[in-house]
Amino acid sequence: MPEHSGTNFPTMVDVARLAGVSTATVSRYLSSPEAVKTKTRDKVALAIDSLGYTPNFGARAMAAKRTQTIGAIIPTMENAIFARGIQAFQEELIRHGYTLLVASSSYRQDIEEEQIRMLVARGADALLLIGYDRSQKTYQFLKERGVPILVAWVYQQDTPQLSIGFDNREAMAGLTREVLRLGHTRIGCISAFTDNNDRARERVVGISDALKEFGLLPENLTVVQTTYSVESGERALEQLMSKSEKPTVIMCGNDVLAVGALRKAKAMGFSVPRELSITGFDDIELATLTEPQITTVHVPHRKMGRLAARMIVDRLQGKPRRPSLKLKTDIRMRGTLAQAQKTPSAIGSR
Amino acid sequence: MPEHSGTNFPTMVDVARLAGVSTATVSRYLSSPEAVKTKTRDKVALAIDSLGYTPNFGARAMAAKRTQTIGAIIPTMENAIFARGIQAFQEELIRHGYTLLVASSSYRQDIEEEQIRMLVARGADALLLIGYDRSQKTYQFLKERGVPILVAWVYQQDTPQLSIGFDNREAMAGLTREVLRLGHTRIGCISAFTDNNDRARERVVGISDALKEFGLLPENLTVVQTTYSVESGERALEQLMSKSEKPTVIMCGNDVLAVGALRKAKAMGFSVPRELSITGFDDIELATLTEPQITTVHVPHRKMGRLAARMIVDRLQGKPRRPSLKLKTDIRMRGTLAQAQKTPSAIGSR
DNA sequence: AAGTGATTTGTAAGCTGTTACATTTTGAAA
DNA sequence: TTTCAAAATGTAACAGCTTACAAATCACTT
Repeated sequence: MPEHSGTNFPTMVDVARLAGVSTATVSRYLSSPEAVKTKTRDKVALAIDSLGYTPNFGARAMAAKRTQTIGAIIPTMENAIFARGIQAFQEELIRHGYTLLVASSSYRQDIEEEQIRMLVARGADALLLIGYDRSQKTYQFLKERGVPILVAWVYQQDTPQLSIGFDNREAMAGLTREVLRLGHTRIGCISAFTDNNDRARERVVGISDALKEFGLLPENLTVVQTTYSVESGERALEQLMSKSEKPTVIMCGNDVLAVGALRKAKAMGFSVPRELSITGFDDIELATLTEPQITTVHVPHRKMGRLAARMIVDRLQGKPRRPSLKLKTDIRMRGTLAQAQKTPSAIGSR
Repeated sequence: MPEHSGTNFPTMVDVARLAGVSTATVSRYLSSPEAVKTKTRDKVALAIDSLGYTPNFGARAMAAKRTQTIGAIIPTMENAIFARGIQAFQEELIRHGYTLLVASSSYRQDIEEEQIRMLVARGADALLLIGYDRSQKTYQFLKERGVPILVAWVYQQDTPQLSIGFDNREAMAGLTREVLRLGHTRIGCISAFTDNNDRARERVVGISDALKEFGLLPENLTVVQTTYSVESGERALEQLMSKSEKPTVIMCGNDVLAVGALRKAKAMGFSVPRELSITGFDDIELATLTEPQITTVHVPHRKMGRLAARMIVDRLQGKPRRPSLKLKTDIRMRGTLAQAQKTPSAIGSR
């Protein structure tokens, strides 16, 4: 014999009736049990249990105006660096009683914007976004709705947004200095597309910075932009190495591209690092699985995810606002970077 | 001068008032614009735009009793095979006007159950789950709530659940046959933990199947269970190869373990595949990036994700129910599998 | 101009929680 | 026993949307 109200599933009213209390008490039991007397608590618990009641999320969101939900939009799930950071982010959020909603934008600004609206409409209490690059309109929208955001994977001074990440430009400049110290003067760079991707852009700029410091000219750097994949890295390398003026080092915007470059370089018969050096960025697992292992910039992705979660939770709980956080990166010298080869062509470039 | 109703953000009432229509019309405009006259449509569009209105998801879900949302729970985002399949799943869902909510269970049944409840409470119209292994209670819950599920990454006949995937057991048996044909008789297996993981379990059983076919005894197979990571693969290999009776082939439950095994084998001075063969499973990109490349079973992850989305959408749109789908896998013969070496110890095993 | 069925729009009743405020209960002190 | 503040509970308004059904409008016919 059915005892629900007209509809499908038990609601709070059913629970309240069965427990012999008001819905307010049930609600209290759910959100702050300590405010309910032990005896009542037991009655309610029993009723919930025997009815198999689950609170309706939509109704709750509507009434309470918060959802204990954090949204995150990453460019893609297929990139290990985001996957890893987000996984850590989620684990930490769960620990604090929050739930994560993940969406991906395929590196497209229009899709990202759509996803932002979607997550806000779903009542996300705050949002984690990757990088600064997005329209003023979007920032405006977020501000109007009063949804706090945390920008991750990047750190720049003097931005209005709270952020956690690292200085892509400085990190890449650091790596480039090492490269230049080893005598390289002609650098090929394989970068991800730089539109709407400040991380990629900053990294390229970082190379230029170091170049300038060493008194080298922009002509010493050739940049190829491409999509994010091993195959793209291969194609880009081929392109760079089929010019008459071959670079002696290929600096890649990330490890995946570096893996592609390395593979193609070997296939084309270049000895790495003797004839050609290669560098990556991110230090994903993959970088230590190649032969030789890839020299790269290490980024603490899991740590970033974990801290990002803490920052957001603190913010939502009204704790004193922490400032943006800059994480340290460091250079992992491995097998793909060596002294520049003194080839005739290298000398000829003077 | 504020023109909203008392509260924060513009609601449908505000839009209706500004456009000079009823809320019902606004609602219609939102969900089936073709049911609204062009002239009205324009008025509403204008009002929405000038107010910056976004529908409140919670209210909508509550009133409509559906959300155009699909939930998915995967063991972890850090595993490339899930990341890839889920990415494709999402892309296809978006194409059909659905949104994906992803959660991860860290391979733990209790967490998965919690996430299922969470997604159902959030009004997921359907769920994508990985593998069959979960409590009867959970299945019962899903059934009571009337939430359709699709089980992915596995295919077994005669299960009540709709599923899409491949036959892990048969696929692994196929690979094992190749191994046995090459004269291997002592097999080491590095498997993921098999509790609550039918994929892992089935793969091990597949090896046994083939062994039997070839008239070999269970003693010819040594299984080590471990977690999912390169390092685990390394440790497991060390363990297997430090016995007096060394296997001549290591069959791994997935490519990540195989990569670890390969790396350790090389580090321990074994020549792969001359002295020791290694196989993987999944055919992730990584498998072709090692030296030598890993012989493995190819699984069409993206295709599986795409088709999964179609199956779910069809189901929700009341199209005739498709049967479960079994996808083909195929063996990728690459560099880590070769003829068994005729060592004295191998002979001694007779 | 009236009649008719199809199209378009409006009315209003839900849907399920939360919470401000009011009321009752409790228990220690007087 | 009475008193009274604190603790526990109840009442009822409200959140923002969808949709069944009713009402109005439209486009033709006759």
